[in-house]
Amino acid sequence: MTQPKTDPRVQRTRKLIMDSFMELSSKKDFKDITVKDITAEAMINRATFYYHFEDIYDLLEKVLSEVLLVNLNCDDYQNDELNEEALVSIFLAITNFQKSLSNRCHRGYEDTIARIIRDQLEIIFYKMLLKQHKTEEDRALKITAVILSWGIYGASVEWRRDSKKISPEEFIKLAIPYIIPGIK
Amino acid sequence: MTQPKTDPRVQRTRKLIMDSFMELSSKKDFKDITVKDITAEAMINRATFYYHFEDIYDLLEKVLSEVLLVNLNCDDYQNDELNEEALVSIFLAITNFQKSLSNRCHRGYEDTIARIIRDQLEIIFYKMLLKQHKTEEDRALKITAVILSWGIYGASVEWRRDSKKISPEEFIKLAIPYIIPGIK
DNA sequence: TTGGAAATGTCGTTTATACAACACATTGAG
DNA sequence: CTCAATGTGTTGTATAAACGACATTTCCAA
Repeated sequence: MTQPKTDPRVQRTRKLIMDSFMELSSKKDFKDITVKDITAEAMINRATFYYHFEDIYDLLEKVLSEVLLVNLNCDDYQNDELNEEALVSIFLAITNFQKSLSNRCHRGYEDTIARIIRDQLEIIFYKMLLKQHKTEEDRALKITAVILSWGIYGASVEWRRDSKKISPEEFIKLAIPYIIPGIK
Repeated sequence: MTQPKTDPRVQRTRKLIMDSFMELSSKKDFKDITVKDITAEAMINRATFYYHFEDIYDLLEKVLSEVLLVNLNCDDYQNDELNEEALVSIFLAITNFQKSLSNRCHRGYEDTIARIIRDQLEIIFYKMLLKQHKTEEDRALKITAVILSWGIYGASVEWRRDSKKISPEEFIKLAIPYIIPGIK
């Protein structure tokens, strides 16, 4: 802990910007949203936007990361080990997240969104692996986290392709025995 | 116009405070709402509250005035003369306003609310009278505005006492011919 | 009744934000 | 093409808001 405690004005302004962005995203396409739109909705100065975010893509990235993280933290399996239950929870969080996104019209930024999701997954997997394998070589754990993040994300893409046929739980459970050793 | 253009930060902060207050009012009784609650909800410092409002009663007053004014401005009869249609609109605005308040649990402040409503009505009636009777004596118009504001407010109280029996439109229309001279 | 926790107001100092003005890129119409 | 309009990003200087400390008041349980 011992965080520097960010200024409440900063927290408030960031929240105003992010909320305004999500509000606008539900109304129009991402490509039609300007910085001016956002700052008008948030009732802040345009210059203030650039004080907090590099540009509108930086904002997109941070908003998506935060939304996804909230989804992931809803179930508190971050303290758990990397078992079947944890993987199922994560997979559900991803599919739910993408479902909520598709309602928000982010067409044309699937690749950006995918990268964000994979980055977040990688962080989470690495943390979990670190808890279970404290003594192992760090590099190996990082590579494993990369593989898992890409693999699980790919599974979510595959699941969406024929989402009518099977629930996400069943879908991911089919593969888990082959992914994680020692699970019956 | 030529207003000094209030600082956007002031507008934003005032809005945050008022919105937070209304949000809290819908959840708990007015007497249980503290300044700290409001500032926490609004994500502002407690000292900032006192920069904008004298105390929580001042806030209540301003919030109610604003909500009522919004109701009154929805129909743009403020340009009209003081005729039957205008009076009906105003009466409906009051009854709607009180209906929305009753959902918000302001028990124990009916007298404060009543005063605020009468004050706002007085302002509006005076403006309308001034438009129609530019040449008349100002003092007479002011007194008339006072009488109308108390009278119309009293009518809304009376209407609420047996609101099942008659619509507010019909209710107020019964008395209008006796109030405004020259209306058939 | 009392003591202490919580709420109310106030004040000086520090900091985030507003504003205005700028240069630059993009776009669309005549 | 040019010109106007619109969006992006960056600077300075002025000011609203945060902080934290303080004195006071309210209130409620021991």
